[in-house]
Amino acid sequence: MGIESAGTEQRQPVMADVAKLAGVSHQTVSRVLNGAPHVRPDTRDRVLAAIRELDYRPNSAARALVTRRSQTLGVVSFDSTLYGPASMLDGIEQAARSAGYFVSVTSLRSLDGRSVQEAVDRLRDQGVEGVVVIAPQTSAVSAVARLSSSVPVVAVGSGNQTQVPMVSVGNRFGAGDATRHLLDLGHRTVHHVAGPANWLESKDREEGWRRTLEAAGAPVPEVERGDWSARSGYHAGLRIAELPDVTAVFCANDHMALGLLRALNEGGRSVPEEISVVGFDDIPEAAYFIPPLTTVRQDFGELGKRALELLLGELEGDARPSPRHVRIQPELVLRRSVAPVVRR
Amino acid sequence: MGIESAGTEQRQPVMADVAKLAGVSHQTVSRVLNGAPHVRPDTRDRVLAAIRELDYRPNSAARALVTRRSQTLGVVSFDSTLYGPASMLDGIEQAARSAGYFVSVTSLRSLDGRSVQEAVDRLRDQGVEGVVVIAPQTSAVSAVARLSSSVPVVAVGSGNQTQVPMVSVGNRFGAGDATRHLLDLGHRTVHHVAGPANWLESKDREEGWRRTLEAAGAPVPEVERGDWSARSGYHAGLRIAELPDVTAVFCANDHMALGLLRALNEGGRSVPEEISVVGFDDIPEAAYFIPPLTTVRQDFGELGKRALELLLGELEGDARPSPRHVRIQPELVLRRSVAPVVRR
DNA sequence: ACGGAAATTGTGAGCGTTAACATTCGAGGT
DNA sequence: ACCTCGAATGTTAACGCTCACAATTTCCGT
Repeated sequence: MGIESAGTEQRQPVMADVAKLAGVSHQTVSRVLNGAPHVRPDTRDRVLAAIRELDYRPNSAARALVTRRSQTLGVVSFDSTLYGPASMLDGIEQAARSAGYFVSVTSLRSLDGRSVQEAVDRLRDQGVEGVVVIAPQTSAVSAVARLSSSVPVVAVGSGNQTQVPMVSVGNRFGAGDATRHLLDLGHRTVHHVAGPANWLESKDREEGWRRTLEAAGAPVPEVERGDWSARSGYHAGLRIAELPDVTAVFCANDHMALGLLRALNEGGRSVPEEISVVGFDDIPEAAYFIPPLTTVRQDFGELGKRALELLLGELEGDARPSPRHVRIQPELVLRRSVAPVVRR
Repeated sequence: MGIESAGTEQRQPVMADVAKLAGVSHQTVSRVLNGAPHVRPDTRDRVLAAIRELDYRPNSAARALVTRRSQTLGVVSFDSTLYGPASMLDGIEQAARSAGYFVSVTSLRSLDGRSVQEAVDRLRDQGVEGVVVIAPQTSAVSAVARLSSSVPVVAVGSGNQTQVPMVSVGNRFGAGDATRHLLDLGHRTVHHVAGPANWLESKDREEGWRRTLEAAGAPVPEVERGDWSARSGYHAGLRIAELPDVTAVFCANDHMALGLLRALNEGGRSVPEEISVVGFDDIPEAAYFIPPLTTVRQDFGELGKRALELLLGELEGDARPSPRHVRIQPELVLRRSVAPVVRR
């Protein structure tokens, strides 16, 4: 009560109302709204004034109906609670907004083919002009690949699918870099705490690690597998702390590295003096772990932005030559969790 | 090439096409689509078959135009890269989806009045039926309060605004709880690392802390102020580590607590033996800090969900009696970063 | 002052749905 | 067999906008 609109509950003004007030045709109103040429300045001003006076807002549904463009893009993401997806989503949204698009989000709990298909269908039924799928899991990527959709879809992930335009991170490269750095410091080999087996990120990082060890002729220890969470890293760490000859561990992400550090700390294994640890992602907190974590930085925001640019290319570019695959290379960030091995 | 649709680039089928194929009027198609009564079962089946055969999809813009409902809700959030906003967003999206709504997101960089107003306007111009504003800053809340908007808006934050329906967390309560717990353990007083001054969360947590100290007759030390980041917590920690008589610190969030722990560790002050530390939020990683962090848990996902329910109430409930303010109480989670003080 | 092109404005027809009302069909009662 | 009434279906008119084209003006050069 009080502020509530009091009886003046007229219907929203429409273009015709503006036209009448400005003394022009509705088409002229449409013209000034869309910045069409051939409108005399004073006419334009009159229309603009009428618009302001009535506080007129164009009806987007009507516009979408006739133009067949919704100004909306869809994003299907997986657990956008995680830092990576959340940041990508953020990057996508920023880029979309500055390109004049709205973003409609669907965050999946499970990333099997059916869910992805369903989500994309739902989005397309709503009328989105294109979709970005944040598809980190193997199943999702193949689902996207065989997506029978009439709207353009791009994926952001790490695979090598060529069916679908995609932006990906050089996970193998980054993991190799990290591993090599540890070997160069004199470590005989490097242990690995991997992510879930069905994530492409996991697979690629593990492969980068493995190949680097093999190339260096280093033994390849058994992999510990986590689920990205600090909790799983902790449990992996408990197991690793049991092994007597570990001097270096590469974790597939920073959160697991956090758990690992905790487990090593509890096990009385000092980092980096006894054991060096490297993570992946460079989340903002990584620099404040105990000790500060050496990790492989990837810029999720940039990733999202690039994905959106790719989608816009598909969308607006009638010309085909827009690149179908963008790759972003991560970068090793050195901090105190890594040290040269001391030969005993 | 290959999978691409080959020449069969007919226009999308519309309701009339389905009607013709099924041998009924378009209105009957509309009826089965909307589950209207008085459709003979075999007619319905025929229509359904036609729909399937043509792979017909209703045009949402046309529907929105005539029904004046877009099935879409808007969310304006602040830096959805942070754990809190991201989780709320996630909760909102889940709840919205299961209620049959789409979610259109706008993530702001700055939360001044103008930005919020702009974001809400943009969303409403797009035709959203309601908006959730994740408005943690003072400026945002007042902006929301004086939002001249024709769409229902609910806020999720921590203020006591009554203008706008809102769901909030008992920040004062949680902070008080944490502080009292420390006092009960024998600490003479509790230091505080606060969040940014213009955030309501900061204000409320600080106030909860201060009042509890005052009520206990404990001295109120000067506040250290951070910006929620681990980095700022670290710097606050460096300063605190200088103070000789600190035995307990309450951080306004877990990330700053992480930085604080690092600084104390570097300064050779052991936690919890010399100094007890409590955080706020209970992010998933908090249990894996060194040492595991005692903190005040708030369920962001639930928060988002409740906000959405509130919005739906505003939206669909023609009855006014839907509550205008939902409050969620956080809960103290005890972990090893806290210990009784040892009298010297 | 006149023809014609360019600039400016208006008119009418959809876009694909749903809402409102009209029509037809079929069964039961007398 | 006739009338009534509800069930089932069809018809027509919006919804608010843009597009295509028509109509009107204006501005030049000659």
